[in-house]
Amino acid sequence: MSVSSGVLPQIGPSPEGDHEFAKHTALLDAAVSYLVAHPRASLAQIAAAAGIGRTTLFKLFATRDDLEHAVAVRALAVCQAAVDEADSRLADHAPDGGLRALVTALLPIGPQLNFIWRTPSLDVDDEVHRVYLRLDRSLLAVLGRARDAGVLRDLPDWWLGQSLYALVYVAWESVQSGRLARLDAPDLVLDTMLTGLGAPSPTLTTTRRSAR
Amino acid sequence: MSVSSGVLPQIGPSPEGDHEFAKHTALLDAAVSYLVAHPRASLAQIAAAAGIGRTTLFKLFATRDDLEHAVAVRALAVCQAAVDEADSRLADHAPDGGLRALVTALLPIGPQLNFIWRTPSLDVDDEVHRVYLRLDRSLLAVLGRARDAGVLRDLPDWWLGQSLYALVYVAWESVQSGRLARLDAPDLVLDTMLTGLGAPSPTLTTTRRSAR
DNA sequence: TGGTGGGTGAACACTCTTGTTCACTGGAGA
DNA sequence: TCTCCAGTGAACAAGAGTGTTCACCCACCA
Repeated sequence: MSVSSGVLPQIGPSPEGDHEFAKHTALLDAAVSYLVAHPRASLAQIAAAAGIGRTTLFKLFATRDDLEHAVAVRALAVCQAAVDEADSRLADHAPDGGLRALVTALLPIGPQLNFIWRTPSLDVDDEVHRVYLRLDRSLLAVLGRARDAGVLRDLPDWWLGQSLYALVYVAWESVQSGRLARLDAPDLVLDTMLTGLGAPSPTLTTTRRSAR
Repeated sequence: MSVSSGVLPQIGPSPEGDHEFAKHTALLDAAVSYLVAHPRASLAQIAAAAGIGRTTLFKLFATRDDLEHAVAVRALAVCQAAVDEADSRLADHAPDGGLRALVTALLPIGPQLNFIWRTPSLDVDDEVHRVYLRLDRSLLAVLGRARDAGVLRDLPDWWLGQSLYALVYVAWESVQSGRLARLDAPDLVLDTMLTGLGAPSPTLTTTRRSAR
């Protein structure tokens, strides 16, 4: 049994190569695919899904936590690459501050987000936490630039980031469940993010109870 | 060791009483609190956290899956109660279509959503799925009414619902992490949902590439 | 006083997973 | 042909968690 990692964004075998696990990208991508579909999978099942022997898996990653750690670091690298890609294209044509490129780049990384959010061992993994913070900074830099460019409102960085993550994730889920066409997703997320879901009726925009 | 379930919304011991587990609400609420904080907890730890013996826990729930099932059903009942509560208050003063009441009611159920999303056994639990669908219908009914009242844009039900879930959840997380004041959360979510994060600048609202 | 029943810890058997060891294979290269 | 070595299955040990049984306790009540 072999898992098709075709759903995953292919960013090549980690061109940065700054990490010890850089060489096992195919294995890690297969693992993240399988683990998203089967969160309770044993190492034997993961090995089988990745098309290698269980012994080999143990030779590469001594413990299950090691494997999950490596999968998470790889997953975050995929996310980082998506953000960097959007970031680099930002200088060229920035009518929307690069937001569309960012959203489009982030949409295929649903599996990675799913794995990272659902895997308990990562909650207490310091390095994963550090790598996530780095990703977050990159993302917030792009969003901050969009905000400075007048595309986004003057709201806290972290809220812009969290909202983006959340909308991108549910959009990916909607695509997975077949309710949303993949090509419609970027527009929907961008639209929701920028103009919200409220009707543009002049009657009222928001009913603020406390001015605060 | 005993877990404080004070963070959880208290809706009383399930007034409907339509379920076999209705009597164990205190236990289930303690369990959901502890499981959110310790996703890999053993049944012995859960029993200790709930302040009962392991044997007693097994007498109430024959297997771990049974317990997780009951916790999920109870968690969904809490969500349902929150939605119903918002729904009932909707007729009274509906300038915002009851949206504020809905958001305010949903914000404290972060732990429940967290548990339901992160617990693998629920992925294949048919009854939990059914109960979730019922909750979803209630939520979409409220949202649909808000949309019909001209408060929300003419977008698919499911997208309105998913966006709401997502924003409510990240807002809860932000409150948990200390970045967002609990009392500010409803405003922020409502504001983000209704008017979005885009700047109200007249230059551009959205850069739609394809009309579609 | 004695019975009842829910709750309890202790102890047990069992299963599954993890992690290790080892001898074997089969291809790449000298 | 020989060597090397990554990959492999088989087998094993160890441990954790699960689920069961049972005798005990104690509050409650007749």
